[in-house]
Amino acid sequence: MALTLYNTLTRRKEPFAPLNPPYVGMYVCGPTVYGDPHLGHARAAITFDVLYRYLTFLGYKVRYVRNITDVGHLEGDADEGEDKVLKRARLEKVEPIEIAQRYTALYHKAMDALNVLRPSIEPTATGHIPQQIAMIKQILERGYAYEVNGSVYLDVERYRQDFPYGILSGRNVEELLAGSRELEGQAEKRHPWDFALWKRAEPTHLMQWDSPWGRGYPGWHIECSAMSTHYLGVPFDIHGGGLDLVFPHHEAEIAQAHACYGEAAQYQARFWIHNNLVTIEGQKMSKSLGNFITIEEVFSGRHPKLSRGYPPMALRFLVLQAHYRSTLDFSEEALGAAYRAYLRLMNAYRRLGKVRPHMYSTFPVEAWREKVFAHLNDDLNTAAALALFFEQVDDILKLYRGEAFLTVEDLEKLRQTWREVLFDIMGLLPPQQVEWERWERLVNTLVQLRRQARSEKNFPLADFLRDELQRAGVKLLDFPDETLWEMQE
RNA sequence: GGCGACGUGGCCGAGCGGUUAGGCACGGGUCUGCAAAACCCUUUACGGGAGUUCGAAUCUCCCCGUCGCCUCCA
Repeated sequence: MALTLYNTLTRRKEPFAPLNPPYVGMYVCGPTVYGDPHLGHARAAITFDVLYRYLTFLGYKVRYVRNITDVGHLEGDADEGEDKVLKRARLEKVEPIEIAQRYTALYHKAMDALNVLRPSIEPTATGHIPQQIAMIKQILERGYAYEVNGSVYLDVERYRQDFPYGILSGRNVEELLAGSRELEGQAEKRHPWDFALWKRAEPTHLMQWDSPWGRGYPGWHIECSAMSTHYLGVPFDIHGGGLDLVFPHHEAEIAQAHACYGEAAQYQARFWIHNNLVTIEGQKMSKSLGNFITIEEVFSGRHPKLSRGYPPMALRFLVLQAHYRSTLDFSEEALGAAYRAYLRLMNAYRRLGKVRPHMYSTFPVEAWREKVFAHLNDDLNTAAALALFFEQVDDILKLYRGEAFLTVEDLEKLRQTWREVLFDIMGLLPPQQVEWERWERLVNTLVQLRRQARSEKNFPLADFLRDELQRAGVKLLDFPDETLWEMQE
């Protein structure tokens, strides 16, 4: 059974096949680095991290490009207003690049903690101005754009004569026109829905470059078209991003690619994949609503909605427990539940490592493994795949206690599946236990001591040891013949 | 207004025509020095209405409600 993915372009699940096997080109819209990374960044990054990991696991040679936007997107409506990076720089009285560097570093730090792999290439918009200018020149030469006072706009009306516009987001220009507002500062544009490829810069503008049209800076969609096609060619296999980027950003990218490369661009990418958003109490998380939560706040617990901090894997697990195309409603209750569920799985994995093989198997490992991968292949349904692992937890205790059995081969296959799916593909990490081996020996000693105390009916001592272990995050499981233990926090 | 998504048991969340999803939390029992764990049991949902079907949470239609996009946003 092959991997199928939901393609926003066709609104269907389609079997995935690379254009040039075994190579896969994947481009994902990364963050605009002007603020702290938040839950939305985490979800998007984790979603495409899993896709990247899975494609790699399947044997594809993946070139994964995820950009850093450090210039271009404007604050507020239409074409006026201020670049967000610039605004932040002005407010903090530092160079724009300092803002970009600082928040890029914070983004990397958060992603590393969440065990999100770095992309193969992480290009910045400011580092690819020549590529953007070249693309704009090509679009002008082909007649799909016009220049006004040092700014260049994509001529959507002209473009529509040769290509459909609005396929990805399922809308047509007439509707857009009906819904669009007449805004200040649009006098330069021939039509309200035209969008800027290049903007003339005032002398005081902090970031500006030379161009054939004078000093200026790039429009807010061209960077992704330029960088993705520069590194991956046109068309490439997969373009990803958050659902909120479908329109206008990705629609504009498709238009730019067609305008530059013609029919050959074929919608720029074969698969357009979008992760759904994170909501807070049913509402979209956004700065304007004042309800956004940063990744660091989840880790530290320093947020009004949180009573304590949670480790990175709690957040990663929460994301994995929902399908990426569903909205994910965030709450401390959900996060805490995810964390406990994650620990339960990790304890079972640790115990699985100590199971001894038997002459025969009482459990169909291969069939189970196939079900797991069937879920992953079904548009990356990590939630359903994880459910199958939970169904294993009780069985693993039985295996460990000699109430169920597996042959050497089946046992290895089971362990392999846990490793591959949980760690390699889903990108989970075992709990951050300090020096696990020594810790384990120490705990075992205390557990033995308690067993002895109990056998001598020295219950005060036995309970003291149990309580102290509990406080250290060690939960005891008493069986008549032995005492097992597992980590809680 | 246009486009789109969704409404599942206390909470989170799979589900794509027919066997218990799963997680978290809760109750009862067995067990236990007391607990926890384990085991057993209880709980058994699908916004409302109509329709298709032998059979629908799953398909169709209508209604109600929530949310997203149409402006920067993952």
